[in-house]
Amino acid sequence: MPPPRVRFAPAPSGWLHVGGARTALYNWLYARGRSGAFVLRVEDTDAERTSEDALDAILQGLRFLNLDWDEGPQVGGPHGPYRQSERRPLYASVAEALLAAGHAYDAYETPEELEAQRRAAQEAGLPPGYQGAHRQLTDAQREAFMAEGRKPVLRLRTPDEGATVVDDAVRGRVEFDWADVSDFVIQRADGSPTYFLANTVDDLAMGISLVARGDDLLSATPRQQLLMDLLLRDDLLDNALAASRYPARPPGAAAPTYAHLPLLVGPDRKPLSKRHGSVAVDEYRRQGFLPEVLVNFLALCGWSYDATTERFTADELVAKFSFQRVGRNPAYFDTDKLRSMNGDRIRELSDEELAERLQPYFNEAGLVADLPSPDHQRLLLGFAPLLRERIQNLAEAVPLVAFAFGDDLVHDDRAVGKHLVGTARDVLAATEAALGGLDQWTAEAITAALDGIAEALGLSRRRAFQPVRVAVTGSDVSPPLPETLALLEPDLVLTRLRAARALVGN
RNA sequence: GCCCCCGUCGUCUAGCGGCCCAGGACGCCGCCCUCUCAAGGCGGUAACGGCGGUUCAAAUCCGCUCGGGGGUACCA
Repeated sequence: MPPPRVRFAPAPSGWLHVGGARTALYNWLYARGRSGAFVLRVEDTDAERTSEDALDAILQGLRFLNLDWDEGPQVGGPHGPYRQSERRPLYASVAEALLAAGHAYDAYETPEELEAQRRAAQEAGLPPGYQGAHRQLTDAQREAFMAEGRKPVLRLRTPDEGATVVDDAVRGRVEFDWADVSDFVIQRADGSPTYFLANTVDDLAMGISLVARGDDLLSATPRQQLLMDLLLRDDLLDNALAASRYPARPPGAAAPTYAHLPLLVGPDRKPLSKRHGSVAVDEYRRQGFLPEVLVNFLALCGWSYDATTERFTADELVAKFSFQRVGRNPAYFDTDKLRSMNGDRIRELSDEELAERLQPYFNEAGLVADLPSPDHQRLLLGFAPLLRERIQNLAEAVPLVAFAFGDDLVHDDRAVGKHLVGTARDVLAATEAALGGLDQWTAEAITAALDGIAEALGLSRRRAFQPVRVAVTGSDVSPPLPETLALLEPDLVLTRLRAARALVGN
């Protein structure tokens, strides 16, 4: 068996969303686990819905997840070009060959006429598919249509009877009656190829051995398999490839097998889409989800290894992944679980790793520079162990310790109203005095000082700590107070304690 | 309408005839720890859509039914 060739074939019409990422991941895992090739092909035949920005976003998303491709945009490869917009002549010549061989025919109905026919069929309780009215036009009829200014589409003839089988790696054996599959369009009136033609031709031409894609394409498979049979028969495709200067198929290539993946759905059980909130991989990146966690979680959206294991490194996934263990029921993209896994992973990071991963998020928030100052680096590293237990994603760290990254402090009104009252005035004064007299600026020394104040004033730790917390951090929620104060400049702490006394109400 | 797919705790799932009065994880609830918030520890809640078969025995096999989804496009 030659090494497998799989592909991810996105249409660049938006960001990489998590469903697409999951499909890409499964293909990538399969290829990497079997020394195969992972091909990235851009399906940009529909100029209307395609943009260069969208393509960049998709490539970036894949890079973020560390899903590298062996052939495709930016890396090239022996079976390119890998953008369908650069393969138009191939589709045209294949379409022509199909027409010449009698497998396809031109049909002249306008979209409006077809729409009307569909509606009529529906109302009469008949199947809405194309009935094949133009299957056997005479030359005279064709000329008459042309004279009306009509441009034909090309339709592929499907068998009128019998059945066909899709042997799916995750669904098993699925049977379809040809009677339910009407003649379908492979080339539009403007000469452009439809998905069925371009996608099928390329999977064959690029020697793809397994197609793993969304379940929504399962019912398209009989049509594509039929097309493949026709293209392979009588070397139709190989001749077209040769005639139009595109690379020949890899030696020994055959038609691919299929694996249809369960869809990712939203809370309403409908396929995941924008209206379900965050669906773009980049959204999750911005929120501070780690790529290795996203990969781990995405792998679990439809696949499982056993009853209990759910933490996997990318290498482990590569070693363990198989389509046999891909489930058949749609998976809900559960962000609570994702958050939990992300938090677990964050807790595994060393101080240095965490500080390094945190830096871009503080940079994006305008708190630290691209190249952080030594002071800021020291702060990030110092806060890392305090933050680690408190965040589920990296972006959450920013509001928690923003107070440390500048002289200005914004007080939370609610916290001020709750904690800077009554005995707080005494607490702040005593704390300022005690901390000002400290000769060791360490968490231990600060703890001792604060405890001493609580005792002297006859207050609980809580009553003694909270006013100080609000005074210095602006909020009544922060990392542990003594450790936090120890990271700040003593002068800054004292200044804030003094300033806060003016805020104390009754 | 017709065709196809799917149906186990709220969620993701394990289960491929007896090991299951169904296991794990997330969530949720309670308790412990505690300077806030977390993290952590301990405990708990909760599911085989329904009905008929087959079988000594069914979450597991079969039929029907109900529910969800996809397709039936000159979208992919």
